[in-house]
Amino acid sequence: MSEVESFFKSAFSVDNVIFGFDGGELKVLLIQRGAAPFRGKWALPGDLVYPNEDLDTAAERVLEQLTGLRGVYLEQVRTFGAVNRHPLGRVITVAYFSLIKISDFTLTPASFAQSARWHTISEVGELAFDHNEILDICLQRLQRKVRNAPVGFELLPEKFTLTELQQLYESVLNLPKNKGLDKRNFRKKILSMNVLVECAEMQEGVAHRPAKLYQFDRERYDQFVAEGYSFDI
Amino acid sequence: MSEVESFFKSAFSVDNVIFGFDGGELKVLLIQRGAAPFRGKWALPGDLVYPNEDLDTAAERVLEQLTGLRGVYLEQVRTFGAVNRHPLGRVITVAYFSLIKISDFTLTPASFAQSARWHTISEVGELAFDHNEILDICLQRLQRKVRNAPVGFELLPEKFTLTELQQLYESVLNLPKNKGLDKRNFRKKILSMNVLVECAEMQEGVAHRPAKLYQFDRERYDQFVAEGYSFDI
DNA sequence: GGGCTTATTGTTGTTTTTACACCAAAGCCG
DNA sequence: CGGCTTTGGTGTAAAAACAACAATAAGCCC
Repeated sequence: MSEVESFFKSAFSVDNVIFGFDGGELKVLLIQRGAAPFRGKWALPGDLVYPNEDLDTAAERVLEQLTGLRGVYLEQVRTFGAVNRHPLGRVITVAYFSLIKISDFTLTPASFAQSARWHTISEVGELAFDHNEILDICLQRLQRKVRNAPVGFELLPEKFTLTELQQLYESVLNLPKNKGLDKRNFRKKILSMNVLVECAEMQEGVAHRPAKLYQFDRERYDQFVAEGYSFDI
Repeated sequence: MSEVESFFKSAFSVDNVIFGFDGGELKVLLIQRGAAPFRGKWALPGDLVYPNEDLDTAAERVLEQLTGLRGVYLEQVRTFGAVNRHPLGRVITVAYFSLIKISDFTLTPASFAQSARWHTISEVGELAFDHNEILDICLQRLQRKVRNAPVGFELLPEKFTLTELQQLYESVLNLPKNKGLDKRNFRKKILSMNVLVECAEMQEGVAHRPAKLYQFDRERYDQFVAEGYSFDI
């Protein structure tokens, strides 16, 4: 144990809260620990930061190893450094959250090896380390962020319906379905921002009137930002 | 140098952006470095985190050593960990900002030894390390925070006038004086929140009509928060 | 008392937000 | 094919919030 202790005398890691959206529900990707400590417990994916690696790079690496995805939305949230947060020594961890289009997700060998699985937020049980706290803080951050930056789109497919977008907001903000946000007002508001463009295509394969598909227009958004506009829902 | 290098092989520090408000201006407390690297340059006060010390505790310690103050507003902002941000090795630093009532500030031996001095934000020159970036990010955070949480009061004396409060907002948000915020509307808004109580006393020693003094009522604010209210200016 | 300086207060027009209900379009099923 | 079911799509009116704006009050100083 003393060898382990000395290895861990002073280390830093990153932990990544990977959010996805599927079936109208916000999800988080967890792994099941295969080694002590907390063997068998669910945990946030994370790793020690390499000596020559920037923090953001480490977070991207953790994400890519697990999902195969690069260039997705990633944001540093907070650093957790309580003296005893890691049972084997002093490890401070920098928490990130990332937003992925869950449809792009496929099991990588690493995710298979680590028994990665999506968990609905409300069904997350007791996690390893202080990961419940980290998840909580990251969720709060997402809830704030989704309201004043156009990051919600990162969780949806390229083309989406307004109903899907509304469900996303209701799910992330934990509002009662079709009760928290008024459908007409939501659509008015989001469309009045002029950052969505209507696609030519329609929704297909649904047993009811098909919805129009929309896309987020980042260029136009960037231009509005440059003109002083700020996204706000 | 290799000894220094090995000492610094993997270390973490805290840096503290200490904000104050005086003479209608937002200020930041900087120290002048007495040792290499960046000897003679102005820098944010900071220190390595002790092995048995929580991050917040380290930030509080840095603050107390410099100002003698305890229990002031302190918030973690972000961690900076670029591989080459420190010329002597890998040091990742957790940035905090704190808000102090500048009138409470007195030079401690440590602050004297480190030539601590208040700098008006706009007059801050080139700082050591990546401290300009850190200051910038912390200022942005303060600008956001001051608008949706009652933290502005932390920078003012216990009792203050509404004009002082307005000047604080204009200064923090970098708005043109008496141009950015309409006096009547500002007063209406802040008073309608019902978190300020009028003191019996009035301003004294001014060569004009004395203003009423107000105090922030934290209890009432906490109660409103519990009822779902959210501060917003 | 007159002049100087900052404090204090209300109204109106405009914009934004909220609340609310019905018809449309597709698949399904008989 | 016709009706049923399901979700998509839309407008208006009342209320609230916001923005613009200026005249009087209270103290010091001389």
